[in-house]
Amino acid sequence: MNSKKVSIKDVALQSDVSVATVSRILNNTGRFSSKTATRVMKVANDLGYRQNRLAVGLRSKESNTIGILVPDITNEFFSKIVKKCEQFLFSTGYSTIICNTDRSEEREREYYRTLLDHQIDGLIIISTSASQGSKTIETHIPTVFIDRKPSSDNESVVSSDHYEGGRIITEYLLNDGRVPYLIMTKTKSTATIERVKAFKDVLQKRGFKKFNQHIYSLNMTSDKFLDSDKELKDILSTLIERKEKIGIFAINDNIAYMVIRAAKQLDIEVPKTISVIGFDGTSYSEISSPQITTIKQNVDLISKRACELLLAKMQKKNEGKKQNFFKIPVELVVRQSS
Amino acid sequence: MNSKKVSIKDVALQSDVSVATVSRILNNTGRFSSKTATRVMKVANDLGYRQNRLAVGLRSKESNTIGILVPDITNEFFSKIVKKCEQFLFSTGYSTIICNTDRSEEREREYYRTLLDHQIDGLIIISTSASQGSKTIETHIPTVFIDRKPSSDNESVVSSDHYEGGRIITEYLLNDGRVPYLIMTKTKSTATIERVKAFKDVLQKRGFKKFNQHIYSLNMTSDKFLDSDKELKDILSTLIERKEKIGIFAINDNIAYMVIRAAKQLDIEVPKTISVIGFDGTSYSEISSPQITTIKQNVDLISKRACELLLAKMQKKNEGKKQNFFKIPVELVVRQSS
DNA sequence: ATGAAAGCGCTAACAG
DNA sequence: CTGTTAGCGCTTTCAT
Repeated sequence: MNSKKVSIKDVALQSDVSVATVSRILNNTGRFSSKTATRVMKVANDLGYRQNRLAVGLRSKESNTIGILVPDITNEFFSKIVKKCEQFLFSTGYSTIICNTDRSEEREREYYRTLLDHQIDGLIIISTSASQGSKTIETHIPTVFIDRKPSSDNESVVSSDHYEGGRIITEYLLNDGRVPYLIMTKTKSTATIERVKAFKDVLQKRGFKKFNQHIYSLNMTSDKFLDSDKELKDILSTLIERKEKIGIFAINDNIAYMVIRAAKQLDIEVPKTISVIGFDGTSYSEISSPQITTIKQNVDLISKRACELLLAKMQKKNEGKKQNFFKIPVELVVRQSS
Repeated sequence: MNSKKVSIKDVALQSDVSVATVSRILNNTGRFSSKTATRVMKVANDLGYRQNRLAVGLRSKESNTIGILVPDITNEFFSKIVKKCEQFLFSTGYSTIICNTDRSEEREREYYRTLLDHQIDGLIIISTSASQGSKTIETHIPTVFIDRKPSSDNESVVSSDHYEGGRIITEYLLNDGRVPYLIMTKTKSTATIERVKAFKDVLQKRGFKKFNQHIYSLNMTSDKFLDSDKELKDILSTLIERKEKIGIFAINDNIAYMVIRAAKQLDIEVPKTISVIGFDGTSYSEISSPQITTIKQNVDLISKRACELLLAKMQKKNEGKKQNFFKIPVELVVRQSS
C-alpha cells in the first residue's frame, strides 16, 4: 500500500531495465524477452504500478476516453442506454464521460468543447431535440448518433425503427376497429418525428381526411410527465363524446401511462372504450394497471451497435463509407391496455 | 474552423510572446500587462485555441476531473443525484466520469483504480450495499460518500436522515391506529439499515414484542421491481386475515407501488384496509393511484452538499477534521395511500 | 512584465 | 531483444 505514486521510471529502476522496455512490456507491444517480461511484471505488481492515463494520452494522442452527450440521464430510456454503453466501453478499455445537455443546444456545444479538451477518442450523441435545421454539432472526431439524424450524411446513426413502430401501432388500432388518435408532446426529436410520420401515412393510406385533427400535442416535454392531467382529461372528455371506439397512440409510455390514469379518473374503461398503446417499453408500461401495450425498443442492441460502430470508426478513420445507418427492429408487446 | 489542433505554442508565435506569457494570461495567474493580455486573448480566440486538459493535468497534477461511483444509474433516485452532481461540478469547471458499479464490490474496486489512473481530483461514492464489514474502498484522494457509511471515520458523508424518516413513518402509522409492518428488499444499504432500525426502535418503544414478525423481506434488490408479485400477494393475503387495520411501511417507493398494485388485485382497499407509506419521493409515488404517501428525500440538497464538501476537501487537504457528517432533513409528503 | 528552460509520465523512433 | 533520446502541451521556477 504505497501512498506515493509510482511511475514507470520506478519500475524500470527496480527491474534494471530502461523505461522503454517497461513500456513495451506493459503495453505488450513486442520486442522483449519473456524472461524480463515476467520480472518486470512482478516488480510492477509489487510496486502497485498504475499507468498515468494523462501522460499516456498526451504522448500517444489517444485518451482512451469517450464522451456521451445525453439529453437527460433521469429519463429511464436514456439512462438505460447510457448504462449499457458505459459498461460495454469499459469492458473494452475505455472510460466514459457522461454529460447531461438538458436538451439545450448551448450546453451541448459547451460540453462538446470540453470533451474535446479532454482529447476524447470518440463521441456518442443521444437524441436531443434538434430544433429544425439548427446547426447541430459538426464533429471532427469519430461520432455515432443514437436516435438523431445528423446534419451531414456521412455520419453514423443507430436508431430504432420508429417509423415501423408507428406503423404497427396505427394499423393495430385500425384493425381493431378503433378510430386512432395520436397524443404527443412538444419535444420534436427525430424519434418523435418518425413516429408521427408513420401515423399520418397510415391514416392517409386508409383514406382519412384532415388527419391533423387526430393529433393532440400536450404542452410538456417528454422527460417529465407528472403535470397537466387536466389537459389530458379535457382531450379524453372531448373524444369520448364522439361515441366512437377510440384507439390512442401515445407517443411514449409516459404519456400512455398518463392517458390511462386520466381515463380511470374519468371512469372510462381501458381498453374497452379507449384502447391505449405506448412506445419505448419502459418500466412504466409494465407497472401500469392495466399494463400497457407498447412498442419495445431494443435498448441493449442499440447500445451495443452504437459502441461497436464507434469503435470501428475509431480504428480506421480512413475508410470508404460503409453502411452507416443502423435501424434496430422494434417489437410490439401486447398487454392489457389494448 | 481550423481542423488542425492549435497549441499554446501557436498562440505564442502569433502573438509574439513566449508560451509562458500566454499561459499566464490564459490562466490569469498575473505577471502580465493588460495590453499584451488583450492581444493574446484575441489571437487565442481567432485561432480557436483550446486547452489540452491532458497536458495541463500531467503538468499541474490536477485533472479537473472528478469520478462518481454509483450502483445503478437506471435507478431513478441515483440518476437524479448523479445528474445534479454532474451539473454542479461542471458549472465549477470540473468534468465528471460516471461509473456504474452494479453493486459489485469487484467492479467498484476496478473502477476506482481506473479513476485513479485518470488522475481524478476527487471522488463521490454513492451507496452500494456494503456487505457487512467488507473492506470498502480506502481512498487516498478527497472523497465524499452519499448514503453510505465509510469504513474509516475521518471520511465525509452526506445522507438523508433515514432514521428520522423511518421514525416518522412508523409513528404516523401507529398514531393512525394501524398495526405496522415493514416490507423491504434484500439490498442492505446504509439507507435501508437506518430505516429498519428506526422501525424496530419505535416498535420496541411502543411495547411490541417479537417485532421481527412485523418485517418481511422480499427476494429482490431495490433497483428492479417488476417481478415477484406473487410473493407480495401472499404476504398481503396473510396480513389481511388478521382483521387488523394494517399500516405498511414500504422500504421505498417502488415497493410501495408494488404493494398497492398487489392490494388492488386482491381487492383490498387502500388506504382503508391497508395504508401504505413509501420512501424516497420518486416519480412512482406521484404517478401511482392512489398517490403514495412518502418520505421525500431532498435530492438537490444532498447533491449540492456533497459537491461543496468535496470541493472544500480538495482545496485544503490539510485541515482539522471539521464536521464531516451531513444529515439532510427529510419530509413527509402525505398523499392518498395513507 | 516577460522569456528561457526544465520537466510532468509516458511512448515511439532510432540505434545497436 | 534492449537502451537512448526526443518530445507530446502545458505550467512553473528562475532569471532578467
